[in-house]
Amino acid sequence: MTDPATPTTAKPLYAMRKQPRQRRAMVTVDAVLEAAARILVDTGYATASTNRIAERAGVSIGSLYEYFPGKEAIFAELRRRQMGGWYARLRAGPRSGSPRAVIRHIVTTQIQYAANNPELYVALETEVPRAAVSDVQDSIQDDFLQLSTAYLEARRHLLRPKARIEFVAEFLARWVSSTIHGFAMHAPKELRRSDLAEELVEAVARYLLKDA
Amino acid sequence: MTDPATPTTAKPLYAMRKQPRQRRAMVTVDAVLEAAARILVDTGYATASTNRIAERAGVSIGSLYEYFPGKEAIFAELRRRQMGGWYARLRAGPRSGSPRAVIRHIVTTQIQYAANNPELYVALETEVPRAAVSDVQDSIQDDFLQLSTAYLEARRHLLRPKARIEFVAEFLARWVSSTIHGFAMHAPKELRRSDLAEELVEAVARYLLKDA
DNA sequence: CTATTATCCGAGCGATCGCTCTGGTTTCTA
DNA sequence: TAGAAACCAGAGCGATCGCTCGGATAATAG
Repeated sequence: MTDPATPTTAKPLYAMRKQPRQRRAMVTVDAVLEAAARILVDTGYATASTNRIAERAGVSIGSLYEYFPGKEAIFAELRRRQMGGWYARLRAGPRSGSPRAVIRHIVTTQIQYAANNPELYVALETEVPRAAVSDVQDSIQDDFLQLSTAYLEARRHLLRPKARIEFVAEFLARWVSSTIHGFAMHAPKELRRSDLAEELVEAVARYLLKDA
Repeated sequence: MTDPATPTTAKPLYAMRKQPRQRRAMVTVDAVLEAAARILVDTGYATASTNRIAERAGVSIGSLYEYFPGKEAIFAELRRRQMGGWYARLRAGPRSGSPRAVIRHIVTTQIQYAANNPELYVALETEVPRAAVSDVQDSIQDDFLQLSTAYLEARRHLLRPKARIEFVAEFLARWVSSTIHGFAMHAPKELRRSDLAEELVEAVARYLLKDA
């Protein structure tokens, strides 16, 4: 009786079970997400059980499972919302300006995003298991890589001759986020200092561009 | 009966309970660490229960708790050994050579360290809760920061005029590791390519130094 | 050889986990 | 306004968790 198409209902996913249709349901979902975020930064991912999340959200455990198949899905959704908002703003920025302007836009957007809630930002990056979050992350990352590669290739005449575009895009994505990540972790207040942004812009520009 | 000095035996720590004295005990400890590492990369931190680790190590659960107070301590020790070896090699390198030579040493040392077992490297960085690992991490990071700041200040005449040393050291530590991290995750085989190292050296040099 | 210390074993405890299931309440639809 | 659909509640199941403890075995010291 081997199923031909093996419709073994597979196994849990990191997506939501269903979308809330009514207002109150949205409130419930939001409460769950916020409770999860707070528990995450307060006491860590390990302590964020579904029961505790539901309790802290003031929602019954049954309601939680109406919308989420498990705890990982909750954090996946949390991440999805965060990154989604950030990336939308990033893409809405300048696409044809000078390289420096584009770089500055990338840098400042991401800094704002991190400075908005540094603790949550760091916790999401360091404490939530990769698998639960990698789908969102990877797709955005790929998109950004493609975008920046195209941008750079069209402006090759502005780059320093030996720049290897194969690496450049990856470096870009990594450096900006990791630097911000580092400051968010060790010195969140620094994120507000505009000279951090400026220094970061400078660094990237010096790496990429032909002139000084 | 309030204790004056509140010697409430505090609570668990991330250190080992005791050091193995005999050979067989070292074998036991090593087996535990290796099993933990394998489970971590195979199925993730969440599945790495003490029972499973002990079973996979071919060691009884009682023996495990002779040396480790909990699962976090196991991964803390794992990290401690990894980073310790790496940082010892890093510090043993040139201290007075040209900046480029020093930069190259930093880059290649860390790349070797990551390439040695990319999966474990990434898993340790992304899946183990920060608290369990931050003590080792932070102390090494601080030491490196201090070291590189001193180095750079003594060579200020080689740096580009506007370089802000306050940021530079942090950037350095972050960039190198995050870039390697990124490649280890998405393209482990790239780590063997020497031009990755060269590009990374070039990038850092261009950011730091005065000449081209 | 004996006493002492170091090491190892594993049954099993209480607590907590993820999650389901049944049955009620509110909102929407026609 | 009645029936359907969406939503909420929470008791509690089986599984697993971290971890202890008492007692066996092996290495070391005297």
